[in-house]
Order: sequence, then structure tokens, then C-alpha cells
Amino acid sequence: MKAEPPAADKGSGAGRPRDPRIDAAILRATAELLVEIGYTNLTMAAVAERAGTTKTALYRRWSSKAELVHEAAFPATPSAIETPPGDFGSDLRAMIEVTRDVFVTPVVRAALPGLVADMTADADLAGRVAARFGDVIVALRVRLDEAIKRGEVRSGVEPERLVDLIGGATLLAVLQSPEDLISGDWVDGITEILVRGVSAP
Amino acid sequence: MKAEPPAADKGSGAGRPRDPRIDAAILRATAELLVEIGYTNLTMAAVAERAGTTKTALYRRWSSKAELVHEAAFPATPSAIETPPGDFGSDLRAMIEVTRDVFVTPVVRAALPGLVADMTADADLAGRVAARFGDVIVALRVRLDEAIKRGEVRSGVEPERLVDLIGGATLLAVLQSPEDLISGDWVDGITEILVRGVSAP
Amino acid sequence: MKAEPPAADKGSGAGRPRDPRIDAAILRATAELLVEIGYTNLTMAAVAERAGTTKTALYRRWSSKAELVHEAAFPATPSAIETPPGDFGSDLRAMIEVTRDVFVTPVVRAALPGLVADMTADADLAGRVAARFGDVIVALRVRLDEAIKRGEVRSGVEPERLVDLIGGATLLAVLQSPEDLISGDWVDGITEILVRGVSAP
Amino acid sequence: MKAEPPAADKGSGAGRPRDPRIDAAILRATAELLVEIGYTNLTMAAVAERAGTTKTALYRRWSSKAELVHEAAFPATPSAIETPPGDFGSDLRAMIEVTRDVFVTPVVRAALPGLVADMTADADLAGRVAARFGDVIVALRVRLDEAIKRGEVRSGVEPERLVDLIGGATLLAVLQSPEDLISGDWVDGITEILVRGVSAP
DNA sequence: ATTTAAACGAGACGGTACGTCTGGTCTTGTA
DNA sequence: TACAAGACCAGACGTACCGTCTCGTTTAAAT
Repeated sequence: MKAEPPAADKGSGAGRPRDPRIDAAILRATAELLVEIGYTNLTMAAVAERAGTTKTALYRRWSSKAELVHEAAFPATPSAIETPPGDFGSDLRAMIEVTRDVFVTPVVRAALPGLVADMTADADLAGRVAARFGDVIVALRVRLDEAIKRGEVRSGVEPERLVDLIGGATLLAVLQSPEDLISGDWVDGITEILVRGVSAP
Repeated sequence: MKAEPPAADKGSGAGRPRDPRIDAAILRATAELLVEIGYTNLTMAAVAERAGTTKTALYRRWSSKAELVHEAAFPATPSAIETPPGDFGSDLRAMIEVTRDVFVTPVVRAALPGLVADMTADADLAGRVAARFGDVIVALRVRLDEAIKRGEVRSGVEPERLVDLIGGATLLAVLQSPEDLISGDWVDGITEILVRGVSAP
Repeated sequence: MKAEPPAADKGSGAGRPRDPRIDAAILRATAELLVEIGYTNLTMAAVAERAGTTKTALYRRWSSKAELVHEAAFPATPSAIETPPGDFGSDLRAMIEVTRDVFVTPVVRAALPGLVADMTADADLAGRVAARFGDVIVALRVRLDEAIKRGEVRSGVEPERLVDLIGGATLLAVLQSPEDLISGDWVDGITEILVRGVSAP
Repeated sequence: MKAEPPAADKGSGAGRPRDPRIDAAILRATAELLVEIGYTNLTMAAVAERAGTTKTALYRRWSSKAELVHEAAFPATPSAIETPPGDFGSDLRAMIEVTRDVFVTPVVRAALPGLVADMTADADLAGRVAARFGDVIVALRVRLDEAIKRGEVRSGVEPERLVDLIGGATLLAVLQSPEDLISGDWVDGITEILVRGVSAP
């Protein structure tokens, strides 16, 4: 359950408006603390204190620690793919890089494990997190279809499996050895396997 | 910090020995509760009660909830690959199935998310969990090398990437849509992409 | 260390004020439980439960079990002596009766032994308990001085010794045979010895 | 419940006899720790460790912490009164000094408060502690009777009240301001009041 | 000389209270 | 209405201590 909309439903006008500087301060404080002490050790009280506000103000905006962290970790939708559509190899590589770039962020790295845990206990949250990546997945599906039409990719490939492989490999790598991810070699290796794996014979 | 070894180092003889039935009862209770109420809701006190013992007895054996769950979830090393080595396609498929079978267990599914969260905050624990899968990874490496020597697999393929892809895809799938995993289709799709991805041209 | 003052120092205004009904409920529950199960068996959790609140609320107000019991046992300063000053014999008897009445209370009887034990380990607490009886002692001193001036009492008598004798005898009697205390005989015997003991020859 | 007798009941002979050095070491360790850290902080495990033995050996000899402390604090019966009977004033003063001397011991001072607390919860223990002082009380009674016969003391005086006053005053003083007790002035003051208090007119 | 019963060290065990911490809600007074 | 402050409920946390028990070993007295 979200608690967010300040002026959303209807009688927006009445009462004292929320101070947007507080929103920003809370998100900043959350991100900082995530990196400094990790998800588990992060406390709502600590966030409030560092943001120079109080717990009440947090819960007015986010209904739980998980929601707050989720928003602090993914400030904006990873903006799909900006590369102009070319051959599928380039498309795939771009997509892997986008994924990698998101996961490699210190904040995301700090937030992910805890978020993963909370998601399994809270389906709503899980949905919202998944939605963040929806655009990328849709884009992948579109370009995959085009590549199949062009004959570049064999027709049996299911996009869901590709998502599992790209997302999963990135997730696992960031959990185990994040430093590997940064080098281009990691992207090269994954890309090569996957491109060959889906190419038409 | 582990708390485990009762008679490990050497000066074993003295004192009342631990009752192994208690070890078993604790692990069983932990596994049951994991499945029933999940990692987050699982309480040391509840485990103790169901196991017919006390918190003290738990903490004498495992230094934290994370350690206990880790041991309850992976009672035994996933026993590497038992398939007789054949062509690399079969090897890879067997490996994927082994991985899938481990992750698909109700206990592991219940334990994983929380474990993932705790691992990032506790490097020791992370190491111990990773070690559980060491054998499988070594086996993969060996068979990959043989396949390269036989000319089945191109020489540039790094085994670490394959591990990232197999483990990661399984992890992500089990977190998002565990029911997909059970069907053979999921294994088929992943296997086909990866086998083609690493095969010599 | 006390934890008490909610609005003590000065910056009182802010925040939700403590609910005074909770203070009262806690003290009442403590007194009841003291009488029912005794100091040793009294548990902070049990007090909280009976008071219809939580341990947190207790510890916000009293820093330890000893502090709480101390306050529950001596809700108000034993209100000095109300008898109009007469001859010193009456004064002394009144004082002994006041002391006896305080110690004979079921709550005090239940609390005393544990309190005595804790006081030696905690000088602060000891001071606070002693302060409860400060008024009575001051009153005794004043009336003793007056009696000396009137020639009723010999001049060498130290009030501290009288306090030791009255308080000590009452304490010991309540610990050993509380039923003796209730009868007027006990007060008679003690009074007679002490009055004769301090009277001018 | 005591646990003591090693060779008491009948079949004394058999088995390994207790090592008397362990008895001594335990009592010494208990006395030391009482003075150093007090009754409440004293731990059976700590006693065992300092005595160079184990908890089992303690519980073989004493059934509880209270019993052990009781024996460590009062190693020998306060040996009644050794003064040759003279006038009752001297008798009383001797008795007060004996009482004072026992209570002023560092070990007794450290043990008393806790013991007092445990005694109220354990009637057996209370009886045993009281018995320690039985001889002194009997002696007091005898000499009081003699003094009454001699016409030194008025006949109405009850010995129990005198015990309350002497014991109580000493107990209270040792709890509140032990340093006062050491000076002869304290004994003088108490003695004078009590002697005058009981003397025949 | 052999049995035997008990003391011994070590430490696990059940049980229970402690005081602390956190998440999330509710209630003040003030702006 | 938002806000700062902080009390509130609920309940898990990990630690500590008590007194009991179960080992395997040692030691003296009884056979």
C-alpha cells in the first residue's frame, strides 16, 4: 500500500502543502545510508534524523521501509534503450549494458538484496519493482521480433528466457563479484554467448 | 562468526557432548517454519519451541538466524553431476537441471531471498553459501575444458560466465515465477540458448 | 540512573505527552504483583502485561526493576508526624507507629528485601530510598531538640542513634516476624525502652 | 535443601572422598568475590572459575547460591559472649560489640543484603541463618534474667525487643553508613540508650 | 589386585528474565 | 493540513544466569 499522492485524489487544495525539499532530503538520506550501512542496518529513525525530519514525515510519503528504499534506489526508470536499432547483436549488447549500469550503481547494489527479500513477502511491491524494468523488457521483445523477421534470430527463442538470462546473470554477478561487472570483458562474454545462442544457424 | 564445532578443533573429549537429536530437530523445525511462514517471519524462539528446545541451544550451535537458515536450507552439497560425461549438451543440461532442482525446493525457495539479503551484510556467510556450490562449479569447469579439447566448444568461453548465466537465470526465475521452472520447457529454452552460445561454429 | 522526567528540564512542549493513566496502571500492577508473587518473581514483562502496556513504556519511565519497585512501594513520603507536639513520650510513640505502619504494608513488606539488596549495589537508588524518610528524620530531630530544651531529654542523645534504633528494630522485626509488629505490644515495648533510654534522669 | 553431607547418612565408606582443599578454595573464592563485586553480581560460574574448579563441585556441596554465600559469610558462629558476666551494662555492651563486629566484616556487609532477600523467599535458609545467632540470643536472655533477679533491670523487659533493637540498629547502620559503626561512639550511644532503657528505676 | 562407588573437569541442557531495538501508529502543540 | 517531537504497541533480539544432566576420567576405600 502506497501512501504517496499528496494532491492526487481530489480535494488537493486544502491544508498545508507538503514541503518538496523534505521529499528530496529523505531520498538523499536513504541513498546515503544504504551505501554506508546497508539495507538491513538502515533504520527509518536514522533516515529521518539524517534528513532533518521525523518518522511521521516518512510514513506520510511511503508506507514502509521497502517502498522508501525501492524509490530511493531506482529514482528513474532505466530509460529503455536509446541506441538506434541496428543489428540484433548491438541491440542485445546495449540492453545488457543498460542492465549492468543500473545494477552496478552503489545504491542499487546496497538496496537490492533487501528489496529482493521484501518482494517475496509483498506482492504489490514486487509488481512495482518489476514495472520499473517493464519498458526495457518490452523494448527487448520488440527488437527480438524484428530480428526474427529479418532472419537474424531463430524463431523459437522466447524473450522471457532472454530476460531471465540477462537479468539473472547480472543479478548474480552483482551479488557475488561486483568488480567483474565493471570491466567490459564481462559484457563481452555474456553478449557473445547470448548472441550466438539466439542467432539463426 | 560460526558457533558450531562442538568437538571440532581437537580438545574434543571433555564435557557433555551435544545431543545430535537436538541438531536434527532444530534443522527440521527451521525447514518447516521456513516453508510455512517464510524467512522474515521466522523467529529463533519459534524454531526453539517447535524443536522442543530453547534459544540457548540454537545459539550454541549457530551464531545467527542467517547461519541457521543457511544450514537448514542446504542440508547437503548439491551432489555435483552424476550423469556420465557425454556430449557437452547433455552435460550442460544436467547441470541446469541440478541447479533448478536445488532452487525449486520449497525450503530453498523460502530461504533464498532472506539469505541473499544477509549474505551481502556478512561476507563470511556469503563465502560459506558459495562454497556449497563449489563442487558443481568445479565439475562444470572440468567438463567445459574437456569439451573444448574435443572441439565441441569454442575456446574463448569463460566458465565463470556460464555459471553466472545458469545460476543467475535460475535465481531470477525462482524469485519471479517459480512455476515456470518446474516445466521442462524452461530448461529446454535455457539449455538451447546456452549450448548454441558456447558451441564451436 | 533514572529515566523519568518527561518534561522535566525545560524543553517540555514538543512531542506527545506521556499518558498519566499508564504511569498509574504500571504502579498499581507492580504493587499487586509484589504482594502476589514477591520481588524476585516479579517480571517486567508481567508488570507490563497486567498494566495493559508494554515493556518499552516501563523502561521509558524507570530505568530498572529496582527503580520501579522503589516507587511502587513508597508511593508517597510517609507524611512525617501529624500528632500535635506534646510530651516527648507521645512524640516518640507516634514516630514509631508511623514507621511501623509504613513497614507493615503488604507492598512494602514484599518489596523491602529485594530493595535492600539492590540498594547496596546502586548508590543512587539507596540515596533516593533514604530520601523518602528524610522528612520523618528531620521532624524527629526537631522534636528531640525541643525536648532537650524543655529538660525532658538528656542533652547527650544523638538523633541518628534513635533513628537507627527505631528504623532498625522495625526493619528487623518485619523481616523476621511481621505478625509481632501489628500488635500494640510491640510498639509499647519498644517505646518504653527508648523513652526511658533518652529521658533526663 | 542442603546438599552437603559427604559421609553423613550411613554407607559412608565407598567412593572417592571429597577433596577438602576444594571446599576451602570455594569458600575463599566466594568471600573474595562477594567483597569485590557484591552478592548480585556474584556468579556460581565465576566462583567455580576462581576456585579452580567447576559448578558441579559447588552444587555437590551447596544446594544454591544463597546457601553457599551464607556459609562463606558466617564461617563460624559468632562465639557468643566471652566476657565474664558482670553488671548488665557491661554484658549489654559486650553483646552489642559482638554483633557489630560480625556485621562490620567486609564479607558480611557484602553478603547481607542479598541474603536478606533470599531468606524471605526460603524459610529453611532463614532458619539456618537465624540459628547462627541463636547462641548470642540465648546468652542475652540468660544474662537478662539474672539482671532482673539482681534488681538491676526492671522486670517487664522482653528480651525479644532488645534483640530487635540491637540487631536492627546494627543492621540498619551497616546498610546505611557502615563507617559510623566502626567508631566506639556508635556503640557508646546505643549502649547508653539501651542500658538506661531497661534499668530498674 | 580388583572391584566399586563417588568425586572430578568439562560443558551442554531447559528455562527464564533481562534490557535493547525496530517497525509502524497515534497524539500533542505549532506553523 | 503538514510538521516536529516523541509516546505508544508489539514483539524479536542476543545475553546472562541458574540449577540439572551427562559424559569420560581419576582416586580412594572395600573386597
